[in-house]
Amino acid sequence: MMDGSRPPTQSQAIVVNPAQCMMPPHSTMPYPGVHFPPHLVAAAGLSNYRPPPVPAAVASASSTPTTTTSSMNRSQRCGVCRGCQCKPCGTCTYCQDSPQFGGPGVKKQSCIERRCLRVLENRLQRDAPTFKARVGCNNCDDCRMADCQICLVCLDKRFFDNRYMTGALCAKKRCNNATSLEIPAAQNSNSERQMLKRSYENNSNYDYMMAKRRGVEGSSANGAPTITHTPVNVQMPPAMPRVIAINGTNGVPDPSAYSAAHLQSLRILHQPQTIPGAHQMKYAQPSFINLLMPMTTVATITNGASLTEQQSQQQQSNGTIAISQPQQEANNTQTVTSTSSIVTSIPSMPPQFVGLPTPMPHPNGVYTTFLPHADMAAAAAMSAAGMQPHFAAHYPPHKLFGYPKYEYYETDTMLSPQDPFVPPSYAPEMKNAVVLQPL
DNA sequence: AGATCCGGTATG
DNA sequence: CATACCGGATCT
Repeated sequence: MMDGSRPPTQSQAIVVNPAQCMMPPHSTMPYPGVHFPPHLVAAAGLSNYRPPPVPAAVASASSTPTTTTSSMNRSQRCGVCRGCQCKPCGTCTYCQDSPQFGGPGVKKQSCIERRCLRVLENRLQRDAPTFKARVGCNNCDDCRMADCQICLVCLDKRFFDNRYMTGALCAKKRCNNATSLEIPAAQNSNSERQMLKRSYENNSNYDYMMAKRRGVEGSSANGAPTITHTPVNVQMPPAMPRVIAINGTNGVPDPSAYSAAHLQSLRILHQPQTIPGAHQMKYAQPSFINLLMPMTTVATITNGASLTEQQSQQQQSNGTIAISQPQQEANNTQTVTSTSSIVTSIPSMPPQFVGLPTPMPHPNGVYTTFLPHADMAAAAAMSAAGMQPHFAAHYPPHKLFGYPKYEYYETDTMLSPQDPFVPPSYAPEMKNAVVLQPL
């Protein structure tokens, strides 16, 4: 069973509460039948771990996509996404079915919290072309409703920037005036090769990263990486800073909004050298993004984030945060010993803001509408109505401060007193709520 | 042999 | 159309 510990790596030793879904929390196989990529295994000190075969989709990327094998249709878990790294919730219908939790094992599906994003992406690639996508009228009540966040369209929107179903209406909406939407094959990029090419251009896609790890032999004429099975030394991308918004409601920096526990979790998360693959967490857990604040001040939190009053003042005065050595926190099973407590401040940057109010679900059932940055009139109206205005932030595509754009913005409030990376359904208020539907 | 769970099919 | 079921691939 899980012992909650991992071997120390390099300069740091981390003990993570296994109940907080972050890393595969043990020393042999985290979950039987679940497989982790070599870089994760190496980092966790699992030297006797034998990796699974090359995922068919990646392995076949350099060959013609028409090749058919029995394993090609089967999606392999990536092992690094949040879903793969979550433990079974034990409460969903599939957990209850599983013999692991005393069930009969007839449904034979994975926990709803453990859905692999890579498998989801495979499914999108495969199903989007035949999906009965619709475009809403944008005028009816249904269209004005918040997206369900659980249908294929919403999942595409949440995790893949609408890449596969651009323009499609949330499948749960029953707009009477909706028109069918033809999704061109090119847009869906159901060719793995094209996927890889685009990933190569963006330098941020999981498939590309995994392909690169497996060995890239130059590029083909069209720019797509050529994948081979010969291991070569590949220069890994630099550790990505975790960029968080530290602004208060009116753009005033408000680090006190972060509780110690929150910072603790940030500290755990921001260790790409300890958690290889963490930089691939472009798949935000939208449930944790209930607010996107104007990010006129942005800072990276490095190891051992912990704000003091003095740092808070410093940060408010010049837009940077000084971060001290972590302090041991009572009543917390996480401990961090870090040799690094450096502040890396990123210069303030005028953010760009999108104009589309995008409702996002709040785990408590409260929906938040994001206002365009400049729409202060709307914000004032909301304030007058006793509502809290929120603003949506948007960055230039693909790059943020020279780094690939990653979409794990932080919020200025915690949704739950627990570690924010505990799956939403673990939160007390979500006890009886369904967070993700079976795909 | 046993466990996990994807993906196709049956069912209501 | 959503859900349940289950064959079988892929692992230990």
